Amino acid sequence: MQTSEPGLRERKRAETRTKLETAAVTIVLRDGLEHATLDAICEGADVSNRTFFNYFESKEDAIIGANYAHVTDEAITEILGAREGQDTVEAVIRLVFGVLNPTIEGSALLKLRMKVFKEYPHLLGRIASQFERFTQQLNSGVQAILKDSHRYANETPAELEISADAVLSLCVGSARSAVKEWVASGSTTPIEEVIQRAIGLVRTTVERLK
Amino acid sequence: MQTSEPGLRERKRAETRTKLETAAVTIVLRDGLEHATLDAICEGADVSNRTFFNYFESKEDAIIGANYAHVTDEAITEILGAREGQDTVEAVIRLVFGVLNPTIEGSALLKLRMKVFKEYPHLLGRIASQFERFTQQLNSGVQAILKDSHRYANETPAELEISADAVLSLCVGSARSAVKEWVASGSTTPIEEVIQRAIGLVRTTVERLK
DNA sequence: AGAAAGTTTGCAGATCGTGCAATAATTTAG
DNA sequence: CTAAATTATTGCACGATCTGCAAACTTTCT
Repeated sequence: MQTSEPGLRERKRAETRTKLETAAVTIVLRDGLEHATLDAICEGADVSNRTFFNYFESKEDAIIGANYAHVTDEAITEILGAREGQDTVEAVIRLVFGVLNPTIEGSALLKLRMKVFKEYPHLLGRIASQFERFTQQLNSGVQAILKDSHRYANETPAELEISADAVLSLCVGSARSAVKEWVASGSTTPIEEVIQRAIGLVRTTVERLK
Repeated sequence: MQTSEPGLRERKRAETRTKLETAAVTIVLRDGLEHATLDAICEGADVSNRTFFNYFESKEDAIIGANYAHVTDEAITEILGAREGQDTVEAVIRLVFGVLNPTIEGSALLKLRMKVFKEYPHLLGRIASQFERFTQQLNSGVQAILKDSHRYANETPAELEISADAVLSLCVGSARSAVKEWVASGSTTPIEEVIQRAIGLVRTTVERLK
């Protein structure tokens, strides 16, 4: 029946999650990545070691704020549904940012996390590899987008999957670059500008390689 | 003084490496990926647990046959030097396969390893994330290639790095797709065809997104 | 209030990976 | 050929991540 009440249980859960992410990021910034052990994070969040894994699949997930719960089939369907006026490139980029957003936008955590990315750039790469977990879902989404284009009309299902893969890797790479730039410049501009930058990157790449 | 003699020491080293890779792949195929523990692999190769890490940085490296020793600045320079007549796309793809080749070509191991990839497709994804380790070197290589094109002539160094990143991710993604296809079809055709397929993939992607 | 459902926690244990120092094998020099 | 130098192997101790399980606890529902 989908009430609007969050309920005590859910509120506590969200709070614990935030406490864990905050502790993780804080410790990384204060003591360095190598000192951000599981024990340290859990102690900082005042939560048992075991509980941590009720919230995250790995230590790194807490640091980079990976939130797979947000990437549902419904969420993807919604993004796919709201693309009147978008061409292929824009639609795919917005799909990609649909996965990325929970990590790069948010509360006070955002600024801290961006400092972490600035200090440990390889973690940005880890975000990209998060996409491997949703490869199948994202690929399907891209396929749906490509089907709107007459240029992909004659492809077999197998070809379409491959094509979607290629398009997706270009867009994920460009998105990562755009986010990297954004982080380097202090992550002050609104996210929409990052999205536009990513779209622009894809376009110039396509333009120049042609 | 660069003699052609391999020497007993080097021969033994190569042999041990092969034994480890063979054991890893064999056990995965025989018992399943989850049973291919470090202990099992080392026992299969008749080598101490500790010695394993004189050869590989991680367990997975042995399974997928990651060989970073082959990716040297000299090797990259050589690839970059031998590209008369190649356009941007072909040059970058060949650069990418320069990193990939040690994993997908080789001895009797190849067939076994391809069976592994067929059975555990996510490991193919892990290959792609190998590229993160060489991001800097590969990015520089791609920059060198892009500089040959007048279309990238007016970019600042920072822009060039970003552009190289975008091109690289498209090419890595296409290469992975081509290899995936190749694995799925039994990996019988020569590698040069896989390379051509990857080049073709990049070209049609660029063509269609324009 | 009491039953049902979900959450936290401790504990035991598998597994990966590293540093160190001793031992053994190979290569090199005298 | 022998002794010294270089390099490889090994065992051991250790820290760290992550999982399964069952008991205790909290929130929710009736």
